Amino acid sequence: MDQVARHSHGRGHRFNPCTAHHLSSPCDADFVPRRVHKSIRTQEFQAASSHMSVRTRFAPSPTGMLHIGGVRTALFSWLYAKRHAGTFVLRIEDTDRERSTDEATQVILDGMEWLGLSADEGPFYQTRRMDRYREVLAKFVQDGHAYRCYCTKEELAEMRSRQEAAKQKPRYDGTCRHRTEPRPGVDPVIRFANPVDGSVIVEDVIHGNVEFQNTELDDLIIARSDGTPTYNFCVVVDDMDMKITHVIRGDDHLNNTPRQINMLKALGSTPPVYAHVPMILGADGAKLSKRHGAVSVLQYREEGFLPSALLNYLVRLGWSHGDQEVFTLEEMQALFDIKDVNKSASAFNPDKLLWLNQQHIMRSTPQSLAPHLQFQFAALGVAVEDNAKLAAVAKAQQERAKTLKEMAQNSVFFFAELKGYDEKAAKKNLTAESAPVLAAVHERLSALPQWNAAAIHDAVNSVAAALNVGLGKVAQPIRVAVSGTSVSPPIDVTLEVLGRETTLLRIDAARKVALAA
RNA sequence: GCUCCCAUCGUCUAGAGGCCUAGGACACAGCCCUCUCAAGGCUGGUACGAGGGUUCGAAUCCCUCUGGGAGCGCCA
Repeated sequence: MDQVARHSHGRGHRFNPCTAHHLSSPCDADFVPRRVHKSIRTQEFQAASSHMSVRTRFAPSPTGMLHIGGVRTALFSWLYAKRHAGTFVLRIEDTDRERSTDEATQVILDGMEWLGLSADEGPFYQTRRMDRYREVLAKFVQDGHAYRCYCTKEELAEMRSRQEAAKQKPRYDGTCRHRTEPRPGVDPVIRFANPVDGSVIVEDVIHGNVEFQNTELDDLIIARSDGTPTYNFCVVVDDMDMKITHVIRGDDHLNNTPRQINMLKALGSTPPVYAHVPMILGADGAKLSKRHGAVSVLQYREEGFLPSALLNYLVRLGWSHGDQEVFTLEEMQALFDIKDVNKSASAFNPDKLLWLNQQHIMRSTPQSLAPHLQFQFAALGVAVEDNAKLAAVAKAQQERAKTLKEMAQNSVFFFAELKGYDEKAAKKNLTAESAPVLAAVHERLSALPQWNAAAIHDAVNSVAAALNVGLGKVAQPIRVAVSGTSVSPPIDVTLEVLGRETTLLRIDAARKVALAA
């Protein structure tokens, strides 16, 4: 903590240093790995984290679209911070200026907002912290933890192919480690002088202790020849400066961790607790690609998913709580624990996401569904302002739609003129014999003193009884008449929401069509 | 190639040596309910990757193999 603090005063690029939370978190015991038998150092890192408040971070790079893989690690970090009354930090890792785009950054910001994963601090941008990185870089070189390397890209490439030919792991051989003179005409990079012997143990909450031999690690480049710092270095400086206590990220980073720990140690900082979560695979078990779910998270909003449903789906990937499948955000916050997360990768299952979305839609209040539905109608080119009617439609449809988009598509008839009838439905239900039924229904409904589902229900039933036909012979023609299709919510509810005027108009129009059939 | 990680139904998971002739969920099939579509209820099939150990006893512990993944970049 002292060392961390040392790097944190008096400079302009500081973060609101988490104002001395010295409260010890009672829940830190949760970070004891489940497979304790593997961990001999449990006591140590427990102690290391027990006297600081939890600070987690989500650190995406805006080089591609934020997709569900990223969202899940963000969710885990957010959930963990919430559970421990900690702080969730958002940091945009945009040091790769070539590939970073404003568009991707915007998707991250909008996506996080849509999902409700709000950051307690940030967003911070690495590109605005360059002075700080240069400062640490200079100190590193000065202290002998890093050195300038004058090897050219060509030489490096050659070294690499030599090593590959010899079936060795490609790595930098340390040529410039002891170079004392600059090499004219070459802009040097800066490399971290990794320890040459011993090993590093990554104490991972999910994986247990993972040991890496330092001989496997080479001297990585921490600053490019143009002086800009690279990812692994920035992460280290940022996590230290931002006092991150728990790093939760994809397990594709597990191999980077030992180097980061070495740098942290060189900086005199205590490494955070690590949790490397398994990755999400595509539905076919292959790497997640655009074909599966690797689309912008905002795509899910377009397709009519509720944020809570997407989050629910994601939290259940690699984590469970008994037999429970449906979780509210509050339940997730109360129950989720990073130490319970599985070690193995899981495949993305669109069907289950759909099912969960329906479950969440069913359990939502119609009022809360209204704005989402409005959004979907807008996408369909149907402008709807009537909030009460929107809620009424949502209520009528909420258990028969897997997505809000689907709900809107199936509900256009409530708000817009019919654009004709579904051919099959009309052929079957708008027939010569249904014309008199429709006429009778029209008559009954016009005479109804009260326009509500119960009264409509009785009226429809009485027509069926009077004509001595099954309810289906009455309800289906009405359904086609008012919705244009053979599918809708229960007919009484449908008519109530539609309103008497529209209902009668459409029934009469359909009766004429039936007559002509 | 080297290093590291992972391994229960098609998929997500439960399972920390006996409670497991392996439980739940999605999907699928059938039935029930029913004015359509749903929702809901009931029923059904399918899994411990292989081989060795340890043990009275292993899905659970150990080893090997196999399979999958990640990293090895002046990308993040």
